[in-house]
Amino acid sequence: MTADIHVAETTSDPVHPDNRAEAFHGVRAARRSELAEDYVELIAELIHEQGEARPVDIAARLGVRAPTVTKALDRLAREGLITRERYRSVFLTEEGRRLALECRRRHAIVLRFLIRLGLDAETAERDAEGIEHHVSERTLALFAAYADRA
Amino acid sequence: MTADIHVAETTSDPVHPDNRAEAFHGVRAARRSELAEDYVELIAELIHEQGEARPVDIAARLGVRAPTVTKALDRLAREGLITRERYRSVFLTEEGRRLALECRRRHAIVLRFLIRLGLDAETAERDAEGIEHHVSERTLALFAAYADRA
DNA sequence: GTAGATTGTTAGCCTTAGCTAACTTTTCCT
DNA sequence: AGGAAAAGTTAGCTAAGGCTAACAATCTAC
Repeated sequence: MTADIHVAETTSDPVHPDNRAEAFHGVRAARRSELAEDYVELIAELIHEQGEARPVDIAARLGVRAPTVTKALDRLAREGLITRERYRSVFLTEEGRRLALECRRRHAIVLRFLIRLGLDAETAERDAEGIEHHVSERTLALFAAYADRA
Repeated sequence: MTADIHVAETTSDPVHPDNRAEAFHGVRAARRSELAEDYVELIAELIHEQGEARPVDIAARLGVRAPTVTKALDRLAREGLITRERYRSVFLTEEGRRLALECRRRHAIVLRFLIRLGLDAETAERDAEGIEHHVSERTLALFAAYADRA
């Protein structure tokens, strides 16, 4: 990266050739992990609130059907984020717990920031849900700083 | 954080039943249209910069392979956002143009906002790419206001 | 004007994420 | 304890978004 900045913008060049592609690559990567993050964060929340995370509750909160959850949980287990036994509720692995915490932190910062900025709570919640997966650590720091210094 | 502490912990309620589900629903909807928006925005850009939008350039900028672009363009055409003839470059429909403009506007606002907040240009570009699809009109207005009043 | 390079498409594969229908297991209630 | 309800799983469908390999069309340069 940084390489192609001064690559002769002569005329009808491919302009910034992979500069941009890189950004999209990053966004696509983020998109892939979003769902996993949503699940892990929600599972942590359910465990905290109700003592356990049952697929039926996950489905209800996410607004999807049970089989969708089963499949997603299989994937999370494969990826080492959760452990589970058939017909039982779900637990986070060490790594899952770590990820959940990180997500929760990001979510909280974005939410607090949006509210500080003047957004109503409900819209802030909805937007935070979407935004939290796409803010870099650097941006997050600025958000936190803004919210704190208000 | 702080939120679920005093939220009517009556007993074993389904707690906030679809309140949350709604947010996820919105996010999933946004996720579905993201790719289409990326394409349309990019196509408009290419047409503006180079006079035409060729699949090969789209692929390069997005960092994907040619057949991926062909398929995506088929979908966009089906959805009425672009028109195309085989082996020719791509044009936006009226609706496509409208969408592209809206995306461009959102992108610009988010980008300007992030930079005003103190983010470096490169990170701002990357983050804006991800964030722009998830900000409500209301948040956008606040972003714009902040950037303007600086 | 034709040969080779470039560009575009098709076919076919994989994975993810959603769904319904049908089945199994667990839980709950009498 | 036994049967109905609830929860979970499996099978099998759809569609999107990636890919490679192979083929077709277009463009370019001689």
